[in-house]
Amino acid sequence: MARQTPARALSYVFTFSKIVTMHPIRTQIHRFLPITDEAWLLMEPHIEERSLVKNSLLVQEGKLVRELGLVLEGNFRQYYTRDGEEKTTYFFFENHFIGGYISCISGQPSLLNIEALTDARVAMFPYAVLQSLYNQNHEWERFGRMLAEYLGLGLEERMVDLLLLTAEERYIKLLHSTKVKILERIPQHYIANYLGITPVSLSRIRAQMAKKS
Amino acid sequence: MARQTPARALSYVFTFSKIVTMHPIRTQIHRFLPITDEAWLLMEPHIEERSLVKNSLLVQEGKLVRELGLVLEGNFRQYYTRDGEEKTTYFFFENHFIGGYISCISGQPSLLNIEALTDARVAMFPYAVLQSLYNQNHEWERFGRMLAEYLGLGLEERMVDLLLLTAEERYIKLLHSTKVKILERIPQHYIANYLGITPVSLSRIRAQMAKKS
DNA sequence: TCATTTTCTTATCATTTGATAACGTTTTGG
DNA sequence: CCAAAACGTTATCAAATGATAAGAAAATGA
Repeated sequence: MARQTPARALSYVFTFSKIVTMHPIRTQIHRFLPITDEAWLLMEPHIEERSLVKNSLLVQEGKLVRELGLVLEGNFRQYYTRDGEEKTTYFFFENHFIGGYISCISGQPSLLNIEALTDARVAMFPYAVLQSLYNQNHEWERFGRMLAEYLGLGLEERMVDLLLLTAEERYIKLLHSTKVKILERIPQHYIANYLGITPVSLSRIRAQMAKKS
Repeated sequence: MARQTPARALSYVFTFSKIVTMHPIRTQIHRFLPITDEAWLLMEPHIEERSLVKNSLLVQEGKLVRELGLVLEGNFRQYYTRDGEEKTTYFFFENHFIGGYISCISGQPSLLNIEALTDARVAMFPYAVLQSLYNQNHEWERFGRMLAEYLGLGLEERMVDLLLLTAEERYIKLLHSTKVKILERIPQHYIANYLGITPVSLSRIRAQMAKKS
């Protein structure tokens, strides 16, 4: 019995060390469901880290997207081009899954661009690999379902907010949300796009709110 | 050889008869992926048909949703209550999957209501059954992923339209879409809600469009 | 059938939003 | 460090939208 104590301690250290050094992608996957080492090892060899300089594109309009991944460092914005103008519709931060998910699952060329707002690092894997994991492994398929469901929940809430709330209400909600990180260091006109209004209009809303308080 | 002809013909008739009598839920599932008889038989015993009279609620605000299903007959609208007003955000027709999908996957009480706009019939099954099928059967899990992905694609497009298009553009797009069925026999103020504008505003847009052409 | 309710349109007025431009500030990139 | 670009605010005017009310048309239900 006495010999078990050190063994347990060692095991604990080992486990702990595994947790703190766990690959960031696996950490995020575990937010949905814990996957086994075996399942993880099917994915790990295909992950490739990449650095992007500020203003470069991770996903480009018109091109079929072939990979997904995770933001390791930096901020990104997603935008559509319309009437020659860029309209920002989403932001990605550290530990967000990123990539042209829609292009991947629809198999159609991307309608949107994803641009690095800062110098950034990402960890990407081919979507074909994920698809193959879906096919060969129930556990991965489950992750795929949960990821899609999670993204759907976010989209539904966003859509309802656009339908039901005023621009000011959406801005206030953003200020109180965990996404308040969006506000840090990100140009305000991108946030205005995200809220569905013009930068001038957002400026007015802010001025009004300042007057009230 | 001569004897094979009738046999083939019989087989054809049998197959054809199987197709035309296939359960509507299975038919819709097959739009995503063909499931085996074996997988289907795990679901079929739990399906229950139900009739609803006009204006009755299939899903009620504040209640946890425990089942999903398919519209067999009739039209439904989904609405949120805000400031004492009902805001219609979606419609369901024959062969649409229906139910408080969001409440099911989030495990939270529904924020929305689903109301029969006509006398209607639905085929429902417990979400717990689907969850259990997800767990025990890879094929069903795959269906779950594809369903979630499909719903996500629709939500993304709707969100982008709300952000990028004007109310008139959204209305024109609706007129040209396959969802034009929405326009038939559905009160226009519900459609206005769906577009994110007031009924009065939609009426103006229609008047302007009529003037132009 | 007929009265009631719902629906749609139109008009009016107030409010919000967009478009544009000007201006000062901040950030960026040599 | 400095010039250029990007950014945020404000003002002005036009356009779109919302709120409300009134009235006509259509649908509903007894």
